[in-house]
This record gives sequence, structure tokens and C-alpha cells, in this order.
Amino acid sequence: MLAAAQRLRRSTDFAAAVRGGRRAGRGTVVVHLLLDEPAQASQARAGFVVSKAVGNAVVRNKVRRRLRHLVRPRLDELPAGATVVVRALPSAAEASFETLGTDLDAALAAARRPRRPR
RNA sequence: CGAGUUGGCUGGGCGGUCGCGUCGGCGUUCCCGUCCGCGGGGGCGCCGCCGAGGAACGUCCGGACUCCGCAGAGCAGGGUGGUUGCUAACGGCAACCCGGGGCGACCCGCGGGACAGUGCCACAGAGAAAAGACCGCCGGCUGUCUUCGGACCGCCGGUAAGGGUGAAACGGUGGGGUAAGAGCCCACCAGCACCCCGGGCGACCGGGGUGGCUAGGUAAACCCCACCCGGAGCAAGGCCAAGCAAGGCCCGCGCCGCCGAGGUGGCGGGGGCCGGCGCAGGCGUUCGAGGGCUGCUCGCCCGAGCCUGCGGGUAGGCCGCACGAGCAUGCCGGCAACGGCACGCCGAGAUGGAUGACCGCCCAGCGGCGAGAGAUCGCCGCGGACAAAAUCCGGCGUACAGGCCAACUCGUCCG
Repeated sequence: MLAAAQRLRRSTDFAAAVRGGRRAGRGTVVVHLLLDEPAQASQARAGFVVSKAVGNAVVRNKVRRRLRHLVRPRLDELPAGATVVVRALPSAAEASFETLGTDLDAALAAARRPRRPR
């Protein structure tokens, strides 16, 4: 789980990450990663978006809690000041814990890899 | 033992490794204040307590609470509908009444009024409300045929006993009566209206009498009667900070959900309204602009500022916010719902939203294989229903894998 300081608490933070960050999708999740957050942010923070399309309240809670446990160790590997928004897709409701983990790793790696000029 | 009815309880357990939130304690650090004793606030670490449901759900009904409004009257609108109770209140609950179903335990009922008025009653049928002659029955007349008894065609009239249609055809049975028939008359029965007696707080029940012989259904059709109802909602509302930026509320339409109807909610888009600021224009201060009585009218009150257009805001923090129509036990009153008294307990409080994630074992359950006459045993695999607080209570409605308990009914067997 994540402590309060490691979570996104404002809708403006979500908007900044989703609009300004780099996006990468893998099967069950979509990751928005914003690296160049200006100063004063001590450590990396994460937020989650689980819409009603995923399922009812019980299913949404389960998906969000699984994603939090998966994101926690990976947050330390990100640079300070980074902002991550993980959005769950409807298929996340049926996915296993392992599938969610591999999809999250793949999406995070794709988002961190700078886009090469062709 | 089998079949069933009703009510209640429960809603997996244990362990390991990582974690989260509120509160309390200790330590540490930073900021502010200081009468230098310390006080207040924030961060981090450790320890401890507690941490989703019977439906937390849908948000349908009723309240508490908050703000707005509150001289009064009337109208409109909405809701409820057997009776008596219970309750803060209810459209809820209990008991009873009436009607219907079941051998029975018991279950079901949106259960005021159809002689206040209006409307509607599809299809079928001749005719659907104080109706109706299609066939039939009966009488008369003309004509044809005749075995002289009568038969048939047509027209006029009588007739609601019979046939046929329908969910429903204007009481039923028997007798008298008649050309044939008919409550036309009579007896009994059913039903209706009124009166009397008895029982019940009451809905109503039991008995008797009189009357006219008969009255259809539908009120979640309009309507009538009785009773109830100000409006908006915790994003209520209060305080603080920031401050012109993506605000809030209401009403239709479309889609979706619950759904018989009615009603209600969510999302998207459209329209309208509200409050603070700036600019421009206009109106007005006893010759009264404008506003309030949250839909309208009368009437009343306030009143020096107000109206229109354009530009155009704020969802950060704290409080509200958890001791309450509270829960458990016992006793008493009551058929019961429920009430009273005594004693004990404190049981979530998030805000991009905590209450968990992963793994192992066990207990229910299901399936397969093997052993056994069978009860059963062993192994393997699958695998925990429906669904999560958001101001708080009381209900209703809906979803739900299973498991357990009690009372009662019917049937069979034994004593």
C-alpha cells in the first residue's frame, strides 16, 4: 500500500500527469508518466483511475488495491518528483495478479524509454 | 421416517510475509508564540486499540438536523385509503374484520365511494345499460301444394322460455297463467335498500321484519369523500484562506437502470435561474422603482436603491461528524407490534476516497477414480453467494452459494 504522501490528492495533479505525461498501454492498464515535475516534490507519487466500466464497487476496489501493491516497490525506482497515473482497463477486472504485474512493468518501461527520433 | 408451512440465526476459520486509515502514548525534528517554566501546530519513527453489510445496495417512503420563509384566507398541486392500535413519523409494523386459495399448518388482497355527475366497455354478437327480434316460438293475412290432418314461401304483429356470441346478455328453481310468453302473479332461495333486537371500542357479525321484484363492470378513467403535506438539502450550513478561473441549482429532451402503472436516480447535451466584482445604459425615493409571503389570487408587509446587457469568479483547510428515537442482558405490562424500569457497554469516520494484497493449511460444498453388500473410507481436481460506508436514524424494495435452529401441519409405521 501507499502512504498518503505517495498518492496523488488533487485533480490538478491528475490532469497534469494525464495531459503532460508520456502514455503507454499494455493489455489491462494504461500508464501516464510525468518526469519533469518542477522542484519541491520530494518523492515519486502515484494515482489510480478505475472507471465504472471496470465493474461494480467491489471489483473496482479490488483492482485498485492490487495496483497499489504492485506500484509500491516500483515507485522507488522512479526519479524524485515523478508523477504516475495508472488507469485500469475493463479487462483488468478478470486479470490475475501476475498478469497485472507484467503488464504494469511493460507499460512503465515503455513510458520511461525516450522516444527515438526516426 | 416422508412431504410441507412459518419464524429466527449465520454469511468461512487459522497462520505467515508485506501494507493502509482514525485515535491514544512515547521518542525525534521543524515552525510560531513566550512571563523562558513551557504552550500550540506540522513531519517522521516505534508501540497499542479499533476499522464495511444483512443487505453497507437501490435511493422509493418517513423523520432528526441545517438554511430560507413564516399576519391571514382561498385556490391549485402532491400523497394516503378496511378497523383498532404501535411509533418521533411513515406509504411501515402488529392484531383483528371482510373477500379469495389450501385437507391442514398457513398464504394472498393497490381493501373508501359506481343511486353526485361524466366517460369507456375492444373482438365476437341481432343487441353492451333502464339494451336487444338473427334463429326459434305464437297469432293474423295473401299465395302455392295437399293423402283435407296440415305443410311451405312472403308480409304484418306478439314474445326475452329455448338456440347461438361473449369476460359479462338485465336473478335461480318450482307452480299458476297465456295464442305463445314474461316477477304478469305466488312460494322458497340468492342478492339489494330500509327498520328493529343482541354482541363488539371499531371494521363487522348473528337474528327478525318490511319493501319493490333485481340493481353489470371499470375510480392505478376523470371525479367525489375523509385525512395529511411550506421549499431546498451535509456540495445543508458556519468559520478561515486564496481570488476573476473549469461554480452551484432548477426544468424539459435523448439514452440507460428499477418498473404492470405511477414515481425516482445517473450520464450527455440544451435552456433558464442564483450570488460577489468591473463597465455601459435605464428607472426611482411618500406622484413608491423594486422586493417578500418559494406555484397563483386576494390581502398584508418591507422599502432606497433597483433593473437590463456585456465581460466574468471560487470545490483549498477546519467545523458540522458520530452518545444515538444506540446496543446487550434481566424483570414487569401487553395476544402482538411495542412500552417502562434496572444494570452494563462505546462498536468505522475515509475525502482521487482507509478497512487490504499475496501465499499455505483446515472446515463446509461439488465432480471424478478406487475399495466395500452397504453405512462409509482413501486419493485427485475444482472452489467460496450477493455485494462495500460517505450527515445520521426508522422502514420498504431488490440481490444472495450454502449451512444451522425452533415451532406447527398432513401422511405412514411402532408402542
